[in-house]
Amino acid sequence: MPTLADVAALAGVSKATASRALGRPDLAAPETVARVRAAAEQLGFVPNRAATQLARGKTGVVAVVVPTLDNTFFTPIIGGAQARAADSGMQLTIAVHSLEHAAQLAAVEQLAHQVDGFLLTAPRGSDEIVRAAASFKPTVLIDREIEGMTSAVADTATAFGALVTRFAEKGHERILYIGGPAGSWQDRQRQAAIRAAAESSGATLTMLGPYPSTFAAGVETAEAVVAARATAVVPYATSIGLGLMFALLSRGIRDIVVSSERMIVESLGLGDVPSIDVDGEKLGEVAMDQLMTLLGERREPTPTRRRLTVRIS
Amino acid sequence: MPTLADVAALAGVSKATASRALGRPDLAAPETVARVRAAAEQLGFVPNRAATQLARGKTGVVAVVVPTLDNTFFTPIIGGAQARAADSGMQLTIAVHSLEHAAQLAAVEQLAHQVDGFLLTAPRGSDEIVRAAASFKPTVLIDREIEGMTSAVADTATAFGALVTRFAEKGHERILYIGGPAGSWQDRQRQAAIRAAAESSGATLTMLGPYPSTFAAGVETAEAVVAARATAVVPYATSIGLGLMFALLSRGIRDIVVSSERMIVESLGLGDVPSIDVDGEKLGEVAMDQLMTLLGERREPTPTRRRLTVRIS
DNA sequence: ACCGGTTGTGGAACCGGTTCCAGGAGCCCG
DNA sequence: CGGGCTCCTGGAACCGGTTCCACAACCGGT
Repeated sequence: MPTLADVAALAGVSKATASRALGRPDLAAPETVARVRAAAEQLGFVPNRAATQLARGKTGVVAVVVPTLDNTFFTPIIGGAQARAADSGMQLTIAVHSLEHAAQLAAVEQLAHQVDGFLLTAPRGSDEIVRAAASFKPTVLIDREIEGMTSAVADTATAFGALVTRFAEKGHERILYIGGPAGSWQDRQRQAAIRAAAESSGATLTMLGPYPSTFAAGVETAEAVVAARATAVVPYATSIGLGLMFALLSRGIRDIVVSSERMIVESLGLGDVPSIDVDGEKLGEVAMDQLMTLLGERREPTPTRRRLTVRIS
Repeated sequence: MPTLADVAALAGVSKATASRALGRPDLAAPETVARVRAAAEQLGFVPNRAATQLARGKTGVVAVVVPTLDNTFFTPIIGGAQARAADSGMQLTIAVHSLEHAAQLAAVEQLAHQVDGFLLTAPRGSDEIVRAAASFKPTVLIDREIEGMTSAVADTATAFGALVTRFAEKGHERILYIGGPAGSWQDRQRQAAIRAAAESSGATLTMLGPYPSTFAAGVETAEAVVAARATAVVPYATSIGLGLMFALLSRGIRDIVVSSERMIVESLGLGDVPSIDVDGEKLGEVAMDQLMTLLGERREPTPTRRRLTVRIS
């Protein structure tokens, strides 16, 4: 493995100059920069990460904290964040923690020593816990908003409200919402938006829940959905919706419409079923961009909130 | 942030001794170890990762390479690997690369400089590409076997064969297999096992495919499945099976049995539908254990192959 | 011809651990 | 009682970059 010293020797300059030529080309003579770059190229020089980190006092790593990897809501976020991180020469590590209980804070604190910042998804735990988790390092909160914290959210609440309105416009009079996990921040937002939409469109609204975001939970809800005599259902999560659709079909019930995500509706050829389209990758990218900004700033930065609009169709 | 020097000072020993007391307690006097540990505890000392890495010439990071994060087959593997990595104080980074084309090798090579080893999933690309990707650092191949490489696989081929046998025993005479992505190693194994099972049980076998492992692809297959007049279907992936089951139910078809994974079958209450149960987390754990062994060994280690049996029910 | 200012460079310290090596203390043995 | 061991320990070198600081060369302006 060639080192910076090797490059410097080949280029006929000092280590200091070589370092500057590669890292801050504006501080070196153009001709020198060219020579050093050529030398680095020729030797196949790749800077030693650990050395750079040690000298700079930064780790070059950011951690994304997710409650689980089984939920397809989070994985695209990770993918987007990963892509952006790679673009900036950063590494992304994954930590699986629900942050529901204070005990799990310890794990995050432990990790805090090894990273420059956090992308935090915390769908459930209390604001206090999330604040505590964010207190160690610069942190961007994903898919949740807390006063005073930088965050990136997909504005599903508005989209869910629109779904209800759409259903009402199509003549549905009894609409049912299947709530997500207990304590979910997004669930609270959606409930509020859905209530408002139902009220202003005059539809009768039934609320079910809480349910975990799983296929099995969706299957479970079928009975209650039928009992409620609703004609349109808005489920909290795709997995719940799928389970429900499945259970309904198994019973031969075909006159209850369940909203879903666009991809599902499309592949099933259910052209006119209302659907939402959350761009999880974009969410991850945006959050990573925000984190980069935080990491680049000198003093206490002002928290920024990004809201991605969610298309419905 | 307290450093080792602080700990050493508080304990009244030298940096060297402090380092040994914490890292190789057998090399220091028990009484000294206790004192240093107490000092470290008191100061809340956490070793600087970059410094350790630099001194030792290791990164303490392993990368898990997966083709996508959208497939629920891979995410539990990542989870399992992550857990084991954390136990050993290692970090896990995720790289998303299909390794199908030689160009993507460059990305892996780039990453190779920043990690100690790889966990490689490469469901598709050629053996040559995979070998090349593994040539940079110690590597454990996951869910695929290649001559001369250390690997951990879930023995789904045998399980798929057993599914076919099971179907045949139940009286199904026309069984259909929906093949996975073109070039998939696992698909080849499964096809072979399924063919053998069908032959020995006298069932007629129809092979479809290739198809990508998506819900949409499953929906697509419905027509062909019906046309084949099969009564039992074994789909390559859970997502394909779900899509198919959905499409069949939508058409009111209920007399075609589709095997699936246990969790699906259970939550749908389809008690007697044959199912498999792949423990992805275990797979990730086993692979990480193998990698740790590789990393610990001096000379060229002998490749080991682990095969996890897959339960069917 | 002389001076203040910019520009580019090299030497050396530094980041925070790990490890080699030499040496002192204490032990058993003949 | 002295030689040879083992057991611990501290000093110092080292990993491979980054950056502070001093200094030399060169610029245009008086």
